[in-house]
Amino acid sequence: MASVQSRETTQTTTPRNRRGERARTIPEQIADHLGIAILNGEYKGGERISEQEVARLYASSRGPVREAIRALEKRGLVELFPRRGAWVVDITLDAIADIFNIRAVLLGLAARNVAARPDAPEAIAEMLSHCSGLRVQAARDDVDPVAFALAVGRTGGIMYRQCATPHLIRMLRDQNQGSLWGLIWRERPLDFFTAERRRETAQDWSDIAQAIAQRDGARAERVVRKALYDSRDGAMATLKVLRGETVDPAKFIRD
Amino acid sequence: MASVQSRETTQTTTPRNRRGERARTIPEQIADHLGIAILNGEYKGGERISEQEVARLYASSRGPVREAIRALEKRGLVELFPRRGAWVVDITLDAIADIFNIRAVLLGLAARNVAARPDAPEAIAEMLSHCSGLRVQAARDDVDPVAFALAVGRTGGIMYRQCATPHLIRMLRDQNQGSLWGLIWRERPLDFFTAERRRETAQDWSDIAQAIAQRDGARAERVVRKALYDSRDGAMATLKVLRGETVDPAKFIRD
DNA sequence: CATTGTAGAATTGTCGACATTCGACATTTG
DNA sequence: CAAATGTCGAATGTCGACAATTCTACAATG
Repeated sequence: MASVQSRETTQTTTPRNRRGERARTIPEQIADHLGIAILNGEYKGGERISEQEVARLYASSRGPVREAIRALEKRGLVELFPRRGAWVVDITLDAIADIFNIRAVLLGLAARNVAARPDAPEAIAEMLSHCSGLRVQAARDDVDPVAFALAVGRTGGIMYRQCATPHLIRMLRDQNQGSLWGLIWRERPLDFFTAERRRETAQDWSDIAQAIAQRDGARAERVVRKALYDSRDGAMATLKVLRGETVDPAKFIRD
Repeated sequence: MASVQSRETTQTTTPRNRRGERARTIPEQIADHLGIAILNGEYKGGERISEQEVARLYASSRGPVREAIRALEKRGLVELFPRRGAWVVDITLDAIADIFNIRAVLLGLAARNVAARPDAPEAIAEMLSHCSGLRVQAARDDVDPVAFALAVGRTGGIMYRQCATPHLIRMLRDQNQGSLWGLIWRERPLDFFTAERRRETAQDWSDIAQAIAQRDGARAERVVRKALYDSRDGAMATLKVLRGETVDPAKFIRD
């Protein structure tokens, strides 16, 4: 189990991590694998994570595991107490709703920043093309929700990578890979099950692209938020059925 | 130099880290000290940080230093490249403006969440009382900008600690201590130099508290953003004089 | 002259061992 | 009997050493 590429499997073809392209380090692999395990519920909320046990599990030592656990804390999946260890946070429906709300305001700010930049014509062109692709996908009735979610994510990525605010880009990118948001969005979509929702979302993103093209930052932000809030509500409805929990109505922010 | 409490200075009075209160670990101390050094410009942007050198400097070993450097990456002060090391990011005026903008949307979301919670009467009372204190301070003409900034920060803290979204609270708290925002706000205020700005800010926060008391989340968010944008512009004006740089006009988002 | 290839040096990644701390349980004391 | 104290086991924190990679300089070649 736990197929992390160990040290001694030194292949003749080196992993080709050329300048700039981040190599896939062992702590990263452990963090990803452990993170998905947490998100899959293999570790219950409140459970303690032992460094030694994880090290044994991945045939590694405690050093890389420590680093991986620190990374999971950064992603918000475990809580760390000095000299006491790491505990798995429990993923409530409220927390998931919060993630959507946070994503909404951050992505909204990114949209605003892109709209305020006069020097991003090729990004706008790329967005518009992606959005028409999105609409084409949405027009069909037999689209895989996972694939559609990925396409939507890519569209957002094209946008926020152009916002010229490194901090914000980093936050959004970190959220994408490995955190709660990443799982919700990529590995287990909770929305886009109906053709109507897919059409609606495709239309939203087209509106966003258009608003950016017209330099209307306020409108772009508004539509981004609306799109995310809609997805949040779709996800909440799904989860409510799946898990039978109730959600704090205060989380359902609008406009 | 670098007065980090080393391991061998085992005092007879143990640091009394009782249950829940986080102890001050050595990596944390190193990260804080190094972070402030970076923010003070003792490390130039683009400069490489050597683990061994830092370990020597703090009379520690490379393990804790590695952890400290990872923490600095989380705070956005260094950039990490696997197997290549850590580089200091350069702190441009654009980046500082970005931090204000990000803070504005996150704090705005927190305000909204507080306003949406019906069960926070004592927090609202505390906020209102703090805000009247703020107005009293602002009424005087000889207030220390640093003290005023701290008071404003406390008011915001009272608010967002009540927003009942752990992820958001964590993000805002982390930002407060040690990151770029923390320094800007606490150690080297860049706004609140004029009595007018202080009065304006005190009024803004009173408005925010009132909007929350009236459950008007949208208005609370609007005023939070306005307050932060005003501070951003004040800070930018100060920094433009101090450093003689220009700022990307696209950063000056409004409303 | 520019480019490529190759050593050597420096740095990061990993590992096992030891020191220290925390929590649980047993014991003692009022 | 309750509360405080002492002891013990297990986990985290720290350290030094080794392995692997990357960087730098320099030489060889077209």
